Amino acid sequence: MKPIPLFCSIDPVVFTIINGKLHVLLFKRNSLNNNPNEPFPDYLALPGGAINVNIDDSLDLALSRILSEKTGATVNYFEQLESFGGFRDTRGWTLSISYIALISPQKLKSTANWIPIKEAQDLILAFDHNIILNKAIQRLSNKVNYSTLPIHLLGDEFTLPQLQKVYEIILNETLDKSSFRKKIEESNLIEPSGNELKNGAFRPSKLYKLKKPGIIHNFGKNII
Amino acid sequence: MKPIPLFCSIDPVVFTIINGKLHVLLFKRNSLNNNPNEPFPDYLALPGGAINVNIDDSLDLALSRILSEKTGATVNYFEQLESFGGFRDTRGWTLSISYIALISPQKLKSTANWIPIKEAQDLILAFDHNIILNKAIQRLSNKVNYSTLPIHLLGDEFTLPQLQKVYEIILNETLDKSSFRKKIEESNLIEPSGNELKNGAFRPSKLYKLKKPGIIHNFGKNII
DNA sequence: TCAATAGTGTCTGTGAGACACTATCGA
DNA sequence: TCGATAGTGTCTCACAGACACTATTGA
Repeated sequence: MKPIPLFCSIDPVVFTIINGKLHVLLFKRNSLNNNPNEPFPDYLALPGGAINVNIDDSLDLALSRILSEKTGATVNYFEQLESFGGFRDTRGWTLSISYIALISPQKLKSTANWIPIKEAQDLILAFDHNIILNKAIQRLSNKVNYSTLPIHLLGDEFTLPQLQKVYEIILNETLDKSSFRKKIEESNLIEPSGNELKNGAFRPSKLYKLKKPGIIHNFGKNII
Repeated sequence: MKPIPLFCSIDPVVFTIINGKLHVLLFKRNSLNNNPNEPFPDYLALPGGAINVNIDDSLDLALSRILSEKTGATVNYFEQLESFGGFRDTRGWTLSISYIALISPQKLKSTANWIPIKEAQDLILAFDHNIILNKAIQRLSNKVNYSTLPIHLLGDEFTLPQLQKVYEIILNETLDKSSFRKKIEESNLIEPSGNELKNGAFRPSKLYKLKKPGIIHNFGKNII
């Protein structure tokens, strides 16, 4: 049997934190005006794109290109989530390779396309993007519980209280300051940047930075 | 830009335990005799196959079909590993969706295509299958450390000493009997089958079975 | 000085790991 | 009875979590 070629897209789920809440990047699809066959017109969808075999040497590079075209920025961290195949829309059998990606709020030019997680989960998204979104949220929550992943939701410099807050937002649980700092310390992934952040009429907090970009550490034990 | 269709294969890395050693399933590719353009003739390769959009409704179903065609058996457990894209062989830009799969030795009709891990890692496999194999081994080792995954390398009924042995083989570390049993107990995944296994002139060991098929439990903590 | 948050020290209960013990089989 | 492995009980040390304490700022 001769193999049949397939249409394949890359569909990233991009997370950030805005106003103390986890948000996901979603773009509105075209209206029916231009093309009467447009699938899921006006629906919100993940910021995906088709692989271009002429310029994309690998899946990771395809992801970087697509995200930079859609957002004008580079994400702090990404990893492959899962691939989905089947009759996912009206155009036949297609393949989607999904990613999760984290970006710091500072890199965002506009907050227009960012939707709070809770809202996004209640929307009906294009294609099977609800399934992908839910798997992405699940992966994120899981991984936050045993790794330093949330560092990549912050900027180049960050304080430990900020980092703890991000963990608390995603895990939906308050953490003990002392234990939390011990855990982060043992990861040996960050170092003081030498700067401080003054936030008000109280002791300023030390700013830290990653020793190496793009890496994460897995704790030997879950946080909660 | 019009999307370009791609050729896509499913490439499972199937593990089993034979004679106390982890093995992986590899098939020899065709010789040049039949087709002078055959890529990687006579090389060993993962037991992959092309997706057939006419009969495969999803990637998981495609995997099941391909594995059953190659082995005549159904695996005990599988999960998606990672997708790879690029100019992976002479035939142009192709996509591979890899899986890891576990099967119990009892299900094997022949041991012909099973290669010990250590040997397989030293071979030069077809395409980029060395990369896929190494990622699969890494995922397996990682996951064994914090989950009940190894249960699926055993048959329907198994003893705790057998299970501990499998952990020790993959982790390459001896484990304390008492602690190990506490861990498995707390997973609440298995129950006595009511039978016993007599192995010699000593106390027989109780046989256990999974309460539900195909499931795994994640411990909150790494074993080693 | 106070209020507020940052950051550190201390104490205690839990529980994992080390290891000793009992159980059960065939010979 | 003995030798071998299966399975259970116990004890202890480490360490995570609770929480109290000190540090530093602006007003």
